[in-house]
Order: sequence, then C-alpha cells, then structure tokens
Amino acid sequence: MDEKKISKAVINRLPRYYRYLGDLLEKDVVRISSKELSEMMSVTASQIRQDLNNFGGFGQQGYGYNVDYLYAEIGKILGLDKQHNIIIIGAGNLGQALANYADFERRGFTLKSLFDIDPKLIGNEIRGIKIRPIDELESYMKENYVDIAAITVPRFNASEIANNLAKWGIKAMWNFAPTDLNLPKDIVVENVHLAESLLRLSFRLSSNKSN
Amino acid sequence: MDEKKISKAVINRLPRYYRYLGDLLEKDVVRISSKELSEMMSVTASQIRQDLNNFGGFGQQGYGYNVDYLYAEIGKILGLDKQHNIIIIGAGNLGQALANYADFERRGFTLKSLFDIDPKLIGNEIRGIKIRPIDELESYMKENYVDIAAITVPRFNASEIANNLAKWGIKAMWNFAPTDLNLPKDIVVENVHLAESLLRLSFRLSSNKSN
DNA sequence: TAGATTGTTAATCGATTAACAATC
DNA sequence: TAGATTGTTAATCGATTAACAATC
Repeated sequence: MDEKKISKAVINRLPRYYRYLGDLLEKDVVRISSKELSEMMSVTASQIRQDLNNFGGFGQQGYGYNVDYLYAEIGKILGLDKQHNIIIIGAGNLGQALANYADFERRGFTLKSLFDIDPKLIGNEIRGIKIRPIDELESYMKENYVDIAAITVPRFNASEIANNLAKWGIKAMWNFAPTDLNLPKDIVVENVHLAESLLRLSFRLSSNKSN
Repeated sequence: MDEKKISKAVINRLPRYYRYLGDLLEKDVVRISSKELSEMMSVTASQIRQDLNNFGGFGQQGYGYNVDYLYAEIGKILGLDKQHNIIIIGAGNLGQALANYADFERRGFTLKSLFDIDPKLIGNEIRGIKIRPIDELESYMKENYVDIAAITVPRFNASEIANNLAKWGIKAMWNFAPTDLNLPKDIVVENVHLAESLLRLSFRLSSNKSN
C-alpha cells in the first residue's frame, strides 16, 4: 500500500539519475553528494534529494550517497530487478533497429519475437529471433508470456493491433506509431512520438534569436 | 521582439495539437471548439485556450476555431513554413530507419546525406541518398547548408561529433545517443533517449497495482 | 437579438527551490 | 567533537483550472 503518488516529473527524471549513476559506477566513483551530482546533471541538489526521498532515504548525513547502492536501489524502483519479455509488432526499419539494440537485453528486457504482415520479412531472423506472421500473434500470446509489445506499425494499423493485444493480455505497450492509443487504463502505454520530437526541435530552432 | 517566454510544457503540447488538427482536416472538419477538441485529446478546454493564446487569438467567440486556419497557424509557429536540411550521422539501423521515414520530407525536412565510419556502409544509398565517410563531414558542412543533424552514433562517439558539428556551424541536433551533449546554448538539442523511455515504461509497469 | 464560445483574469494546485534542524 | 550533508519543512514559483466579461 505504497500510496504516496509519484509525480510524472519525478518518474521522468529517474532514468536520467540511473544513467548518471551508471556512468559514475563505470568510473569507479564510490560516493557522491547531491551537490556534486546536481552540478554534473545541471539540476538543483534540492531537487535530487526531494526526488529520491519519494522512495526512501538512500543517503547518509555528512557523507552523501553510495553510488553502487543508490544505483541498485533506483534500478529496483525502475523494475529492473524483474525480467521482461518483449515482442515487436512491425519488423520494418524501426522495428529492426529496436531488435538490434542489444543493450536492452542487458537490463532484463528479452526480445522474444517480431511480427509482420509482409511475406518478404516473415521467416527472416534478427539476432536469431524469428519474424512471424501477424496472424500468429493471437496464438503466440496465448502460448507465451509477454508483458511488453513495441508497436512499430504504420499509423492506421496501430489501434486495431493495440486493442487486440490488450484483449490478449498484454501489460504494456511501447508505442512508436504517431497516434494515441486508447486503451483500458490498467494497460501502460509509453509513447515515443518521433515526429512530435522533430517538431519541437523545429519550433526551438525557429524561435532561436541567434540564427 | 516577441519576448513572452513560452513555457516548455506548452511547446511540448503544440505538436500534439498539430497532429489532432491534421487528423480533423483529413476528415474535412471545418470548425472545432476548444471544448470538443479537449474531449478528443483528454485535456481541459481551458488549457487549449491558454496555450493557443500564447501566440495570439486564433479563434472567434461564439464559433470556435477554423481547423484549416488553426492548423496552418500552428504549422507556422512550429517553423514548418521553412525548409530544413538534415543530415544523419550514423547509418546503422536507427539512422537508416530515420532515413526511410519519408514522412519528414512532407513537413519540409529534406534529408541531404548520411555519414558513417563503416566502409561496408559507405557508398550505399538510401532512398537515393548516399552514405558518405565521416571524414568528409567537415568539408561537406563547409560546402552545403545544413541546419539539423540527427546523431545516431554509439554513445562514446557522440560528444566528439557533436562538438565538431557545433564548430562547423550546425544549428540543431536531434540526439539519439544515450548521453547528454554539452554544447553552446545557441545550439538547439532535442534528445530522444529510447533507453530512458523504456525505463519509464518499466517503472510504470512495476508500480501498476493491477498486475 | 440570443446563444455560444472565445480571450483573459483570478483562484487553485502542484512542483521546485531554499533553508535548516537532524545526524552521521 | 567539528564539518559535512542529508532529510524534510516552509517559501516561492509556475502551471493548470475555473470563471466570466467580451464579442462574434
């Protein structure tokens, strides 16, 4: 019953803390204060302490934070102590790019299969993982445990596939299709809208006095 | 001298308004009220009106907003009335996926070239656009006008390339490398940190009571 | 004109920053 | 013990929502 609701802003920052702590760990840094970390990350020390204290006191007065310990704790908060099974729907360029991004495996995200509608792709393998016909998605979902589906299909196919996946028991979708999926709210949807990202860049470029 | 500073939150929402208005336009919807739009988008009507009024009064009392007009105006705000030249640094899976995403062209973003260090890739073409050796980047930048560089190289090469691009006059970077680029602040950096996005999904999945 | 809906001001809410007592 | 730095409360700041007069 951990009922303290974590704000969206805090959740957004957590992975970035995790990344910086991982970098420090690689450099064998043992301890770090909120002040030092805040300077590295260009945020306030106050914010770091507030953010972390949403989840408990990981530091020690007069000392700071143990990098190794804090990294592990944030990892747990992010659910990286659990194993996740992913499938990718849409084995086009983007789907294949994700499939090849082996770094995810390191964090406990195992790619189990890809699905596509294109006969030219079906049967091919990426890193030894087979591309299956989308018709087999339903039976696959019934016979295998999958928690996350990455949606890298064209915009017009996305909602139907998403609705089906929801029906077949998916827990979360990583949506790359440029549309908002409308799903039962117990299903987690994390959107990556690349087109919107480029438009933000464009806006900032346009409103940049210095050019 | 348009000195009313636009908040980050507003900028983030603008491309989504633009997408919804584009969808309405496709469906030949002529007018829409902030109330109707707010219901479609699951936001408050108040927020829509506040956001738009950062840029001027685009609506009409008693009527609402003309979809066509509002779409065009937001397009201008986003800088889509201007032509942009993009290069992609790193022609791996992700770089190629972006290069193939022809939809960007439609919005005035023209892909001019890709660059890579891998001899196996150099000389290949994607949609008729050549992959050049990274050694030629400096001379290319001097001989061509490029405003945006998409960075899809591995983490360890990213900062050096980014610093060079900055030196050679790039205006904006669309950064896909899992690191924070540290650049002069007149250079726009728009980050797409896929790994962080997946960790956010993971967090929300873990803290989801309903599973 | 009456009805509808904007543009905008005021009120509320939430997030960030500052400050400092607690404590290692 | 003295110095450093956390955890946490209080103050500030900014963003969202509500309300309504202006006006089409």
